[in-house]
Amino acid sequence: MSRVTSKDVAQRAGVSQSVVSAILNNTPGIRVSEETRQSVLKAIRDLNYQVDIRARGLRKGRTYCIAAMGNMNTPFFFQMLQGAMAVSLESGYSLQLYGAPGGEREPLLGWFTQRRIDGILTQDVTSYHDAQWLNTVHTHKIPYVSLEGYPEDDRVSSVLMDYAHSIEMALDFMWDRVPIPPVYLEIYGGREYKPNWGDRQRLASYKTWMERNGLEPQIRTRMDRPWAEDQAWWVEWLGSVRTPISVLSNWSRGANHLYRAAYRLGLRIGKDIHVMAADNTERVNEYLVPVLSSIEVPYAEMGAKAARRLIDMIEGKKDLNDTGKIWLSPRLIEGESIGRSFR
Amino acid sequence: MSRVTSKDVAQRAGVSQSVVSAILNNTPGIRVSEETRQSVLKAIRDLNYQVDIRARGLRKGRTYCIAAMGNMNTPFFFQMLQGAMAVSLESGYSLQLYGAPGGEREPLLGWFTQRRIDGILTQDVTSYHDAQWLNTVHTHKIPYVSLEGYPEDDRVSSVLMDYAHSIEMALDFMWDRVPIPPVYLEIYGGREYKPNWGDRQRLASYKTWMERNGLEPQIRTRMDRPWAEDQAWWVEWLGSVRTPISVLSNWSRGANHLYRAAYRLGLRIGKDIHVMAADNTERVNEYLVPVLSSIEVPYAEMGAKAARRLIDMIEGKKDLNDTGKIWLSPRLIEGESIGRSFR
DNA sequence: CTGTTAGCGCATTCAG
DNA sequence: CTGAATGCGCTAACAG
Repeated sequence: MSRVTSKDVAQRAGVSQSVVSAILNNTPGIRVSEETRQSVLKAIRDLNYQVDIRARGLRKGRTYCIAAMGNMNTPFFFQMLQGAMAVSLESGYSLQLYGAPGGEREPLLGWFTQRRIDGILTQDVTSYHDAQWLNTVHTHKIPYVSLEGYPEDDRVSSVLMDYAHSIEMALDFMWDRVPIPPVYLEIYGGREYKPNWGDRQRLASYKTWMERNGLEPQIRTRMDRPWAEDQAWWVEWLGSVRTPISVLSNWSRGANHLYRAAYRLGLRIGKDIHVMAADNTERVNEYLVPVLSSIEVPYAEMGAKAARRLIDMIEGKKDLNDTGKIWLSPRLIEGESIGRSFR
Repeated sequence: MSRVTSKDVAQRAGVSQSVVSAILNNTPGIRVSEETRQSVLKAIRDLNYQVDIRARGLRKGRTYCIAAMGNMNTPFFFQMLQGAMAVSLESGYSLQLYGAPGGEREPLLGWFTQRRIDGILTQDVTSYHDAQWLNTVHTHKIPYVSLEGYPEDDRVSSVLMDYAHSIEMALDFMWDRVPIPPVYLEIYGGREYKPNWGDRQRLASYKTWMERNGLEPQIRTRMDRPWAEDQAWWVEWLGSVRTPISVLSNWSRGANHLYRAAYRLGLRIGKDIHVMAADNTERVNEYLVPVLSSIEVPYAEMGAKAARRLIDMIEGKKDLNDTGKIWLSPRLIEGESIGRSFR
């Protein structure tokens, strides 16, 4: 491990430490003769000197480090990290991972204060809203940005996707390809049906779109269960329906179940069953046969935007209380699960 | 932000800083009266004091921080992070992410020295071997562990999977289910066929297994191309083969292509085409219809083992030059793509 | 304009 | 057994 300090550099260049520091940080209102400047730079090169960011941080009251918290079991957390990583790298920040085992916020605070992290980024579930955490953030004046959380609370900076728009995009696409009134398939997690903010946005958007096109909304709601447990229901439903049918599933898992049921029944996806997913959270759509068309939440881009905003807050370019929302648009992925027919 | 220091605690408890420090670290060979000890602990609670790990690190020459580098575009990097995160969390280390855009090692060194990171973990491709990086690691005496890299170089600690064994497991499973001599399908990346260490391990294992069972090895080798470009070849091959056929693909992508070709030809996976993948790198196998059977590389577990080893090296429990390999076994995931027939 | 000094928060000496 | 002093590497405020 390199043990070269600014003192060593100063000594070698025949100047004092402060000069080295000033040159490195090009401190405003300082003038060093070109000669000494060059000799210092040379010494730095010769000794292969690297500043110790910890020590700098200790002095400046900063860490140049942000923490990203999320659920380590969901692949979209990684997507977000991808975007956040790129931004923090180019801004000179390091990204610390914090994968809470159970998703509790409390330990994160301890982590934050002990490491003196400069700011926090969390990947939340849509409609996440924890008042206590919010309170903590405010009392500690922690620079904080949430991904997909606090959609209806303006006291938090969050990066959100326009779910309503995503549904419109999907329906427009489907309707253009297949002149069959789309059925909305809504899968939900948990024991009981408790639609969150994103769910409500999507459902409302579906209804609006259908009305605008003079069509009757058709909604099927079903709890998310493993295929093995629930296959009977799916096979029965799909077997009893008049094909061809066109389905928009709020979650790709629903579409996946349709694939399985169709396989059982000998029906063809993209011909007998036209189906589209309103997300690509599990990142498997392009591997399905045939490729599942979907609307993708741009997680990486969201992570990037969130990191950018966070760093702006940390560096004072953005006031901590100036907590607007950042909206992103969905992306349409065109597969083969929606066929083509001419009206 | 909490600005409570050990000085504040000392003041409140009516003792000096050193006592606080001693109690916190229970410094060996120190004896504090139970009374003062309790009052210090109380002061810590009252003030909600949290040690500043940076400052501690500055003093002790440690950061309590390890860096994980990998390719941010591959999902198995995330798998590895999952395991590494859990271990570092419980050991009091923080995990810094380093997603090199192009995968270059050089910037990582600068990062390492500037942040004074305690150790490095890299997710490498099988058979990765960069002599220059190795040299850097040694001259800087960096605690370092590679995942899947340097399989044949004992000067590096690496965590590896037993590929030979994985192929045996797969073939045993297939042969038990379907009495058709398995064809080995080898997909390769890059312009030309250049099998790496893992590839060679697998292929050799296939040949050995076939010979042991008195069967003739049948190998198909094909460059990895997008489906759209290469579908003609796949459809033609599968169309010309005598079904039922049993195929073991070194990479799940090959199996995925077979699914597509079968779909085109109206053949059934698990009946006309029995297929198995020797990996689950893209983590899509369970979503395919029907579920693709495979051998899974336990990336999370590997990440955990690697982090454990790294921390042992950092803390001196393991000598830096004592660089053995850590071997892990594959895991069999039983899907439906291999049917069942009785001999 | 340069060079000296103090201090960020801690752990570890060395005196008392 | 306890308290004051030193220094980790750096930057900011200060004196020359």
